[in-house]
Amino acid sequence: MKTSRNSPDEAVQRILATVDAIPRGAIATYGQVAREAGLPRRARQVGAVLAALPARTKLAWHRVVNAQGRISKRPGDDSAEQRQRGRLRREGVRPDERGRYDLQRYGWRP
DNA sequence: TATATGACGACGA
DNA sequence: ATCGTCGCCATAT
Repeated sequence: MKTSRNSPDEAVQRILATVDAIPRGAIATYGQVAREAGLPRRARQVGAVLAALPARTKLAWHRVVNAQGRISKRPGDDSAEQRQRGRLRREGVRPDERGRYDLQRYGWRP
């Protein structure tokens, strides 16, 4: 059994918990989630964790967007992008005419 | 070891 | 504001 001093699974749990803390109607960036989880500079890992979520997860993965306030492109899955838009829209989170979400307005302020 | 790959981000032209 | 480049960091090959 491998006993690492800082298991990668612990980082995953912290990321999941942080995403779970984003309130309905708000959005957070990957980098913000990483920092809130106590894992600065690991925005990419946040993306990797979300990418690995089971399809029927309860987690509000759709509340995470990139630092530009845009829905990040999913290689090989354009439908996910539309599902995210729809989920956000249902919560009253709407993009501008060019598909950008206003972080000043919807950004999560922990 | 060495490279390549990403739901990313900061920065400079 | 947009875009290319480079930095970061965990994983996979």
